[in-house]
Amino acid sequence: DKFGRDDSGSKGKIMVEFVSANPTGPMHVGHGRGAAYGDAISNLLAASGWTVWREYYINDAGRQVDILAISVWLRYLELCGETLLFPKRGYPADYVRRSAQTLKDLHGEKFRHDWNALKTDLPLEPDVPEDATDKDKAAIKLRQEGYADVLIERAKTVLADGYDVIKHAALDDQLAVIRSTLSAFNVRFDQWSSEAALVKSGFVSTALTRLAEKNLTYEKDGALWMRTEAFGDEKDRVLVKADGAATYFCNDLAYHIDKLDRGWPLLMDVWGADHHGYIARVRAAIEALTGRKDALNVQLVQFVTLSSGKMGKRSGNFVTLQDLIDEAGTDATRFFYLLRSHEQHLEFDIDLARSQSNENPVFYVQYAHARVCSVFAQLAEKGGRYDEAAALKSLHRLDNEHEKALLVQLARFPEVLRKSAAEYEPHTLAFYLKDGLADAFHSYYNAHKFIVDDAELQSARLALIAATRQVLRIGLGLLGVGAPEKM
RNA sequence: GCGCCCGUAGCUCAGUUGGAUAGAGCACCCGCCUUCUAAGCGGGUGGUCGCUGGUUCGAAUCCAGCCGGGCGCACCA
Repeated sequence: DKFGRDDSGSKGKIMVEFVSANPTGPMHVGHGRGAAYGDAISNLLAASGWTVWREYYINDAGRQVDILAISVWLRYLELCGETLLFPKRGYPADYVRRSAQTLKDLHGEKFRHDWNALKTDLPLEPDVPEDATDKDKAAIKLRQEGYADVLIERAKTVLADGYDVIKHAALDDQLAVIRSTLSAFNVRFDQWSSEAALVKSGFVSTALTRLAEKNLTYEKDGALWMRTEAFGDEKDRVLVKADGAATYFCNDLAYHIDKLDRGWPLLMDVWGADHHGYIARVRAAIEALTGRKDALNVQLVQFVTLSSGKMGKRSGNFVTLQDLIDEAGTDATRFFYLLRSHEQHLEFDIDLARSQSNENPVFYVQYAHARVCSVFAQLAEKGGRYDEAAALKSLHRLDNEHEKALLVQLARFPEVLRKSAAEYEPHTLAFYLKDGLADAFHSYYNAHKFIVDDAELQSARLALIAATRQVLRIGLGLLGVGAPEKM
């Protein structure tokens, strides 16, 4: 099982943070790509001699969590019989309704308030007219956000302690779904870190003090700023807003400091490509603190669009990662994601991933593994035996074109593994397994028999395909894809 | 306007620290199952590597400028 692994000694310690999807709804196909990538690259780094720690950062402290909380509460009020207009910036989805139902099942009408009384002195929520210009739309959306903020404040006031009960119930529901999906997707984390817990522990304040001691912060316009521009960012960034609230950047930075504090000198963050504008400030901040430019390694995963062979693109539909797993299975889904360079836009053909036919590339690789297993099953059935020690002495009998080709592919594996990890490119391994190893094996399989009369030749050939099976299993395992013995 | 990613066969994509006739899968055409799984194998059709110019003995790969697609440029998260 160790073939190809680099045991030449530890390369060091690295913490990989990935997925970190906001707990305000189910994961979509984009998160799935980050999950497959982050998990695979963690496996690859571990196989290359790194000590790896995998972490999921839960953004459970921001305004969006409040939006989730009031969304659930308002749906709950509806279930209680209140008639109300659901806010446009709220989360209208079914999963919010389910949370609301759970809340009502547990607490009855404990959190019910008369909506008509509640809304009396609320401002009217603005609507976006059809003919509005883009500029107008943006302005109106801002006012809608403002309306949501008023609702949040109102909810906190009338619910008092009940507000946190609702919020945490909603969060727990969403996290449960996320954990369940990731578990089904064969992705494990060493730790789930909560933003809210970090704030509550006082560490954010500690971090701010530390930054101030290094003269990395200053006050301007009532806000607290960090000097990131001096370290390569476009401009300095706000840590604490004029209203006293910490920015997302502030808490996230504190979290990164916490990661460093816990003894992980190298931090890899796997982000969606839409966050690329955020890299410079975090890198600048980390460099300012550590004095090292390379302490933070950000890997961007490009966008995923969905398509189906029949219907073409249908990016309009919200398809969750769970939907995808249910339809195509974990193995096919993971292999699909990893068969593309992560820095390439990915078009995910659902029909293809779902198809249980030769069109689906994951089967090509798995089938090679199953075929080797089948040969050994056949051998046992015929009462034959495979003696590894004897086989190793007969390897000189491997001399035809197909055997040489397969031997070449097997010999490539350690280098492929090394490159795949060093360049942070799991797809290099995926392509090797498919176009290199499985391809060479299938050709060999069709050209020659393995169970033959010549005992020495049989030994040699069995040794060759046993090694192939081994590498297929290791390789697929690193990608988080199963290696079935039968198909 | 500035920044990041991308443009390779009909479709989806490898290949991009410069190196020989540019590769794979799907689709299409022709073959291969009384013998270890045909989810397989063998062969074929198909490409001015977005465009233009430059560097070089040599460019899909490096540089510049365009064209086209995606994503960012908050005291949001």
